[in-house]
Amino acid sequence: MDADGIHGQLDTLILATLKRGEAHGYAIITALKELSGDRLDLPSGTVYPALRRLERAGSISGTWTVGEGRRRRVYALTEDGLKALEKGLGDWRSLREVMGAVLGT
Amino acid sequence: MDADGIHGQLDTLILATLKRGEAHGYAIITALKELSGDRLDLPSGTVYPALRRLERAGSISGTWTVGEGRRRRVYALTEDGLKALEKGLGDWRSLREVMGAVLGT
DNA sequence: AGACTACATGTAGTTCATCTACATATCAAG
DNA sequence: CTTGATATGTAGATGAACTACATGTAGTCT
Repeated sequence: MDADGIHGQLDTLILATLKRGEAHGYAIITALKELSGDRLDLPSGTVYPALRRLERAGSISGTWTVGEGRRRRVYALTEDGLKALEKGLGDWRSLREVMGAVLGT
Repeated sequence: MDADGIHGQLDTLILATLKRGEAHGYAIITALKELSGDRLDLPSGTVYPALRRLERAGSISGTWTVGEGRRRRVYALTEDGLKALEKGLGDWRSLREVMGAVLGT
């Protein structure tokens, strides 16, 4: 599944991943792939811009580190990010309820 | 909730509504509002283009009628539309599973 | 009779989250 | 030395959504 299939939920998924612990971009992509049982396969061209958006919005904060000689930008949830995650979970719950009501599932 | 909140699911919702019985555009908008417990409130500028797309794709067929002196375009599911609905339901199921796996809900 | 709302159909231009295609850099494996 | 994995991205294109507005007809209220 690509991000188009989860349109609008990517931010929530990223925030939920960071709730588990701080991570750098590439690790977030890998975590989402693994947590979803290899169903999500998001390109970096989708995820890195989303990380930038979330950082600009104040939901996450990033710091540069070096791991095995490679630059890494490690991200962590902020207080605002926790709130954004709660809102995202609420939005997802609403979507599920609306879809359930109309589709009868 | 607007269609942005259900991005990508609008077609499936329309097809599911037409599975209940043929309907004209305005009635589809009303049905979605009622079935969702007033949570969906879709503008005609979103729904009418979606109906055109589905008709062009062969998923629904439309005919002009006159009801109470007003023109109505009444839509019905086609065989292709039933298949598209099944696929949409499968996509929705996948999304739910992926979100559940990552969010733990 | 006129204003307003509901019932009907739309279209145009804008927005922006996604895509694909690439780019650069460094380490590990063969 | 080459290739793949691990890292970071950006640019331009796409298309499903939005808002704003248009036209037309019937019903309701003053």
